[in-house]
Amino acid sequence: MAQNYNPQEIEKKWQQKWAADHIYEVKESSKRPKFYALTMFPYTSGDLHIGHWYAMAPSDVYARFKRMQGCNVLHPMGFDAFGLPAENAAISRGIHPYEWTMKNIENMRRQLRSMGAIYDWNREVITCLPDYYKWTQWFFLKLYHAGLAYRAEAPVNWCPKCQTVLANEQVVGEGLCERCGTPVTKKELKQWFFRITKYAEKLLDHNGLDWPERIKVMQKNWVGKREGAEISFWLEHEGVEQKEIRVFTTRPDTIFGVTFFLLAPEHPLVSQLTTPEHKAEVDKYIAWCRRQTEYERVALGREKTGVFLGSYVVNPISKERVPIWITDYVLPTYGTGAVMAVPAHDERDLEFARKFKLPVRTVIAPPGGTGEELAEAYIGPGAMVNSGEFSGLPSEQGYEAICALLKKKRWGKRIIVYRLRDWLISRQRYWGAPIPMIYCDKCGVVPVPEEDLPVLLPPDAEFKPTGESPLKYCQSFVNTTCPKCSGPARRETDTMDTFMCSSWYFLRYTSPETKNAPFDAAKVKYWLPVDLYTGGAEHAVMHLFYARFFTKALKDMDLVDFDEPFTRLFNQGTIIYHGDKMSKSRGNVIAPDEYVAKLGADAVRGYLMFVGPWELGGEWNDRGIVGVSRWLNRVWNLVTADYTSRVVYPEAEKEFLHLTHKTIKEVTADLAKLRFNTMLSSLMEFTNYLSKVKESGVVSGSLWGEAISYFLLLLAPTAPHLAEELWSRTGHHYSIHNQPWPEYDEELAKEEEITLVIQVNGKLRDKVLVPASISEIEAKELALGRERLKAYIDGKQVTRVIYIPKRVVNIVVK
RNA sequence: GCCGAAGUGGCGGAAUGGUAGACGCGGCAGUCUCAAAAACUGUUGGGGGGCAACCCCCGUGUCGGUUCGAAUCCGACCUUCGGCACCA
Repeated sequence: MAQNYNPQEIEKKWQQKWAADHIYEVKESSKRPKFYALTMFPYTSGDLHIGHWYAMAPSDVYARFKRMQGCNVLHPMGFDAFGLPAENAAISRGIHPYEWTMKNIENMRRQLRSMGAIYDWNREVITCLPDYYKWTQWFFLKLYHAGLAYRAEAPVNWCPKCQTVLANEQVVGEGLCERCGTPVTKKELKQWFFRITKYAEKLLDHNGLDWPERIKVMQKNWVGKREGAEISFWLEHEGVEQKEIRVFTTRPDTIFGVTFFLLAPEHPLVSQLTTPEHKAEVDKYIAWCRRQTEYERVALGREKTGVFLGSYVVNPISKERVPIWITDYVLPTYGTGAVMAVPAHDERDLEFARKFKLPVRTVIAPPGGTGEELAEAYIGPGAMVNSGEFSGLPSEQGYEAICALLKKKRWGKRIIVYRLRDWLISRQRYWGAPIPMIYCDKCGVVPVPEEDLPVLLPPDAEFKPTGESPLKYCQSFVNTTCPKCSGPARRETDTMDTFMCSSWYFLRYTSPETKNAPFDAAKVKYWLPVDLYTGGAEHAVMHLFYARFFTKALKDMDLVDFDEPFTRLFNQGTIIYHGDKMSKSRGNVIAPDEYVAKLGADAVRGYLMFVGPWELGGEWNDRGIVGVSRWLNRVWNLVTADYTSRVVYPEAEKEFLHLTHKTIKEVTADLAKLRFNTMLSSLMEFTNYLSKVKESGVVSGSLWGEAISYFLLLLAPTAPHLAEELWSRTGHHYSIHNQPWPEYDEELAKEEEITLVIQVNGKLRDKVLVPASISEIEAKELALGRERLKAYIDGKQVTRVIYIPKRVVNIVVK
């Protein structure tokens, strides 16, 4: 044994050599099939913790596996660098967000290099640099010109004491400002939106996508498609210009059960519909609602509140006159902000009716019941009752009949509504890409011409919280000239949501050097869509949804030729520490660095894969990490020490070959399924077996050498440094990472002998080693003839004998 | 509340209708050593029996069901984690 395993030394050595030789540089070659393996890029919060490595190391292993399997693999890395934490760090430490971010990136890059991944650093993407955000702005303009961007008033979280806009995550507890504890209110601001709702139907379609079912379900719920009818109720209140008010309902068949009518407190007709004698009470209620934080308002299980406006609407079908109330459980943003209340068949409406002593009328009888005296709201289908000419119809037919009547009389129509709202991208923040828009008193809203991009973020802005967009106070930024009339004009001072930056970064990786376009179209055509995208499930609806929207919009603009960015999605589990997800903001991070320094990157990579199934994650502990480290040590000793063949047995060689090929088969299958933990078990088992063979010397030296080569190839994705070192020490040509993945021989991998389990009434009573080719008849005969079974069978009647090929004979006795 | 995932030795986990506990950690015993560490070897779910090779019983959150056979499938419940949440 020439030398002990010294991971620090060999890891550094090979990382330097790989970098110097550019072995992981990726070219668009046409000979090998392309494979785009993408890991969600990290946010530049400081340094990488174990949670990051958990996301990145196994995906690197997979990318390396595909590379050895003959694919031209793109496995890039970059940084999501704009966002609130940089600004917060800047405020609390007096350091510029740019400096803070770039320093973090430097550190993270160093940590990533120490992992020994195949990232091609020539393709690195950093979203906060002008050569990147120039194109983020360019996409904004594209969407604007395509009619997908518009400006509208929208509420923001507002702290009246700090005089500042707060992000949702800065609102803590029961709607309090995280800085000063003041209750947060809402403030209306004119902001930019993307018309993502235009794509609602397309975004519901996940056809052809190999994604986890639960992520698809989450996205479907996010879109929240509901079919129903829009119905106009008649207004007969004096002084109201509008003669109708529209509601959305999913249950037009319950229309005869409407006993009152509800509006959101924010509904535009509320003040007109309030009679003078109710005005004081209504105003008081609306003021109270406004004081309610979003948090309180949506909290479930709270008592229903509301007030009567003093006016009425008429049900167009039953012609019944019902009172109008306002309540905070009707949301202004969903449907029409108005609800026809059917207390007998809606739980919330029933609660409201009971609280305010409003009538309840059953109009759908549950199967087998009369429908009278319901203890709780009945929301299922049934026979219509108390419903005029429709009584007696099954509710499904009633639904159709009422819709037909509404259409005929023009009192309403079938519609589809979505829960999905347009994507608000304005942020009243400094550390983001400026929205490339100009406001001119003469010409109005004018987009920045493409040739004037990027709109640079001024380095000298006062980015501390001032009450509005920090850029507003930067005169050199705000004051500009109108691109149309050249007169004085003002720039938009809001910046873009960082989800905008991450909605197209996977395109930039293909060609980050491109100067005159966001990407090289030919290279995008070659690499996209992403073949495997891995990351945390917390991005199920926001990032993944926005990136899909972006891609579909780009397709419609003929900028790309595909409409789904990520063909296969895999979510690794979350690393928990002290009962919480590991994250910088929660202050419970464990750095990989000290483990790397002590045991080497290969051991840390291996351990993260070994702790359990990748999709499960789990509580972090380092109890088992020495196990992986010891195993790598054993591998080192096994391979570096000389092998001496003593007495060669053909039977032993046969078994040796069989186990070698069986291992190749298992490791290959596990990797393909991203089952890293069991892959490592197979490798460890094989190592244990090799140790035994080595001691006995029962196989020839050439066979031994061949098996060691195979083993090192199988080890290469997991422990790239160790495998490279041992590859070189066993006299092979550099580099192991350019070798093809080993193929197994199906015949050799096959089991020749199997353990046949013999059961009596399902209980294990005997085992016997038999040839794998045993027939059913032979197996049954063998089982029945076993001496050991006599005690269980004799004197009893055998009623059945069940044979499961290659596994079990079960003798059923009475 | 709804949706989804999970619950197996002292611990991480393996087995997805057919030998429960692979692999690893930890423990115990041993080898080496003046000693310790490291390394290596053996052993390790619980209970009972046998001088012994071994043998028997129990055991996968709880209760029930389906099946020749259930950790695995079905039903109810409990617990933990993730997501959504008054959506008319």
